[in-house]
Amino acid sequence: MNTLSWKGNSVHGGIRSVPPAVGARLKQDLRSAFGDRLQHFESGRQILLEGEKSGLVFYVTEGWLALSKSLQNGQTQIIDFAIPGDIVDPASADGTTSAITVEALTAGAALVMPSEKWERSVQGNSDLHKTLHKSDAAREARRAERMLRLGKGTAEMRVAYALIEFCIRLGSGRDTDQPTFHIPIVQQQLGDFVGLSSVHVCRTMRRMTRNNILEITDHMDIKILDPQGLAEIAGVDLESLRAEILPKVV
Amino acid sequence: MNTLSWKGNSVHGGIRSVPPAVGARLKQDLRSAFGDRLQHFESGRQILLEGEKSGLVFYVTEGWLALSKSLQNGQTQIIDFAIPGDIVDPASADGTTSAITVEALTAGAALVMPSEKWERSVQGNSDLHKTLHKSDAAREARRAERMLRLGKGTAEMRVAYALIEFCIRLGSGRDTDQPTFHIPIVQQQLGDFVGLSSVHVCRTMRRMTRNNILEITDHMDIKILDPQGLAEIAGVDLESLRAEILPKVV
DNA sequence: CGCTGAGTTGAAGTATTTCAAAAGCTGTGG
DNA sequence: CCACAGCTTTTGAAATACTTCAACTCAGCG
Repeated sequence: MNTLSWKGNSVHGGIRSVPPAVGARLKQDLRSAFGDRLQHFESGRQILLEGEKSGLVFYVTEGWLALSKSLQNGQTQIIDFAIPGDIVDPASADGTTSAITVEALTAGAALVMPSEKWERSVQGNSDLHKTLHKSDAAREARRAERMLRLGKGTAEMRVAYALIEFCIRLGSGRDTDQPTFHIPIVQQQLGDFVGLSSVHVCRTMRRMTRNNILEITDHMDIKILDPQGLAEIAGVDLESLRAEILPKVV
Repeated sequence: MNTLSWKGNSVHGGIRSVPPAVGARLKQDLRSAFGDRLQHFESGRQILLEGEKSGLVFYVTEGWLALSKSLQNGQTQIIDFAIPGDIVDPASADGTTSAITVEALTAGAALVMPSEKWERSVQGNSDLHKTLHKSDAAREARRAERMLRLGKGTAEMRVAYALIEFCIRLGSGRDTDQPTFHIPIVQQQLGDFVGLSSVHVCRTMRRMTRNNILEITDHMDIKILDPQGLAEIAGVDLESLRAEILPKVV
């Protein structure tokens, strides 16, 4: 069995994820556009399989989803994570077949809607349309940043970038200079995200903790001790990256 | 200088690319939506730089574009290619800063439009909106396939997949069982696309030609001698992949 | 004819994987 | 409360895939 789930990640103590990456008014727009077909899911639940017919669109209100694809040999690549505020439209070019597997990493919930109805809503609501466009752009931008590092970056750079991306998307550390957040995944899954074996993820992160760049406790409770150092390893400028991958709150 | 261009690729003899990946009626829709601000470009021209402000959207009518990103050390990753019929919206989450560098690989032309006007057109035209949605889904799907292989695939698999993707997008070989097409890039650029050094791209492709899977002549005139074999190396099913990454012609 | 850029090949170096084993945590049942 | 099972993390050692460096060939072009 090649599931992405991990047992102890339902409600995790310590650091909690800060809410949506999208603005509050938008959130209202989206909620009303979606109606209120709220689907709850428990941790580890496979919501959709690569290649499966579906025709549904999801608006995540709570919890984390992993969007992944696998090779025949079972190797899995996590294409992206969806967190509260994100829209997941798994359709491929034919409009109904899912291009990806969607799995819940934590318990949570999502508003669900047939993609046709969703498209009509977007078409009919100019604000919603603009919002969606920005959130699409943000998603593309962060995936492009990751592709760059997947193709040309070292292990250190990939892990550092991934952590910074999490930090920015979760909205952590705008107040403090040592951001702190939790990600509900194990090293194996982080490896599936950045294209490394879990062993190498471990070594890479240990090196960073030994160099006082990170502090990792419990299970992936992360404190970035040296954001500037981490950004250098990742090869990013924190402020520009934030503008690039974080949809502006309207 | 770290340009993507290659000298001899303006108008290439031999095999020619078959036109758009998108339907004919759609093409009309798009052309009229865009108006007729047609911009020509010569091979090698940098059309847009990563991080630059722009706020423009492009509809490619002729020629190839490379969309890329670079690390500080100069290493470049090609995120995608744009071919006739493709829409390029380089904006990142802030709406105006370009997330990518856009460079012309051949001479060609594109219809250009301010993104705001473009958004309004889409908003006001339901057919166009649907079309765009499918073409977005196709783009996402093919990038996800590539990310999977970038993260978890071998060199052989990455190269094989890239070639199959080109073949499908160019619409080659629907009639014959040994598809034939030309790609206007050198091995270095193919390496920047699949995350390998040019040397390793060379070795990998030579192995494939020696095994009678491919035949490569001139400069990247490619004939797939054994599509089934190539598909196995790439780890794809040709028909499903076509449905996944090729927007259906309406 | 000599130059330039692309492709090819070999040899050495390196980053990362794989294999294997042990240590740490968490929850469970006796 | 302890022992045990199951999973994650950690570490070492060997194997491997890919890169880098360097040299050479080849084709097109002034």
